[in-house]
Amino acid sequence: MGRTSTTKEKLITSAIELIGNRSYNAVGVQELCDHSGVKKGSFYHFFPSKRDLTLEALDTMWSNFKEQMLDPIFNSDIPAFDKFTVLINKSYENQADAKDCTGCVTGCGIGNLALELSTQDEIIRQKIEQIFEEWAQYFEDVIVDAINEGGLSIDTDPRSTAQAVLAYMEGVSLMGKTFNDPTMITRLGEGISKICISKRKMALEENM
Amino acid sequence: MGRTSTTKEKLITSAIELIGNRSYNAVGVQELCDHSGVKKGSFYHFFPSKRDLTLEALDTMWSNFKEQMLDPIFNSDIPAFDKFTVLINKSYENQADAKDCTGCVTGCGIGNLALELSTQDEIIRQKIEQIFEEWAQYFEDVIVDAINEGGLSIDTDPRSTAQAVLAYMEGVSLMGKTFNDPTMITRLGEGISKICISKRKMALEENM
DNA sequence: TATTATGTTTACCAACTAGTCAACTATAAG
DNA sequence: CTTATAGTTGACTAGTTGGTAAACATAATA
Repeated sequence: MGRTSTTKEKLITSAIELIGNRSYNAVGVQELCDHSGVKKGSFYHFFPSKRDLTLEALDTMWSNFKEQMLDPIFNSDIPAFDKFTVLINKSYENQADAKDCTGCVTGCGIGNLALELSTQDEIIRQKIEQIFEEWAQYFEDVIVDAINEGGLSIDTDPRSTAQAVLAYMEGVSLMGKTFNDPTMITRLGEGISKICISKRKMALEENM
Repeated sequence: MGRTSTTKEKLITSAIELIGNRSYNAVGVQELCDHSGVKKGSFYHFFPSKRDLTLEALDTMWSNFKEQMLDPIFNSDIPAFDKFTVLINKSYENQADAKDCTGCVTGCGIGNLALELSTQDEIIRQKIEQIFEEWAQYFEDVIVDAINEGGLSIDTDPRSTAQAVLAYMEGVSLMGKTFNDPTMITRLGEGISKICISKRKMALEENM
């Protein structure tokens, strides 16, 4: 009963857009409302605080990212190792589009919030930690596949390698944003394959 | 003529500490003043704006980092490849200390500002871009050394490899901060050596 | 010692912040 | 058609924001 509305969704969309392009602390509740065509009273009808909106926006960002990026790639029959390449190329396209549209490489919306808020909001930090854990799981699965297919040495540690790949991708995003240059993502992105190599193989190759 | 004071330095120190532990937008001019024991009027005697203080704080952060971390390691006679390991270990110690002291892994102060402000302040973005360029130069030099000493394949591209190493280190910092776990830095840090391996060697080893 | 550049202090401002609240309105369901 | 419910609105705080201006204090130098 009562009326229905899309106000909540509009606010979440605006949060992803505005906070994604600038930062949590640089975007106020008023601006979020104006951008959504919503009055402040409605904002607080749906969210107890700006922080709670951000928490929901993080959920939406993560499911959008899974839906549009991770699932199509990692649940496909692309050869295990090429999956990273496809992900990098898609990331490049996203950042190139962002630059065309706003003039700026915006980087990873989740990583941006991670660095801005991890020391300031324990709940948000934990939420992002959990997202990163799930994200790394996608990578871990593909690394396990690659090991089973013989493309990766058997003494590769899938979990820590997956975390390393995620760290590297976030680092590449950070560099792309800092240099405001989307091509940095493809150029540095090639390095992912190296991270997956095992230590034993490295030791062996030193004697070549 | 006139009087002398340490007010400017105190403000820069406070900025590094407070903004480093939280973020640019989370720390106000008033708090910066209180923390330095300085009145707001004095703040604006030395800095036209909070942004200008941040610009100077970035300079100080970078020279401190060079003085205390990069120069002692990279101008030493440590074997080329071990230099990265020493840097990682020192970074771990810094972050472990930060966590003991404040309860939080704070990550890389420069990387934090890079993600927060790159899309919002072009001058700050450019300053950090230049810092990253210099930083990568340290890595590039040691990679060239390693190539000459035979520790690294001759077909390694020193510049892009150096950038990749920096991206990875920033990514590792981000993960350490997000998980609020300094040990992440040493665990993931080991991966740096893999990034330096050349593509040709990787191709060769695939046939093992 | 007087001068003067330099640094300090106080009080101030307009704009903005996140958040509140009570009156109001539309509508889905009985 | 009524009513309970859900959503909307605009006016309102109380506190904070970055920044200003002018009076004032101090110490290095000539």
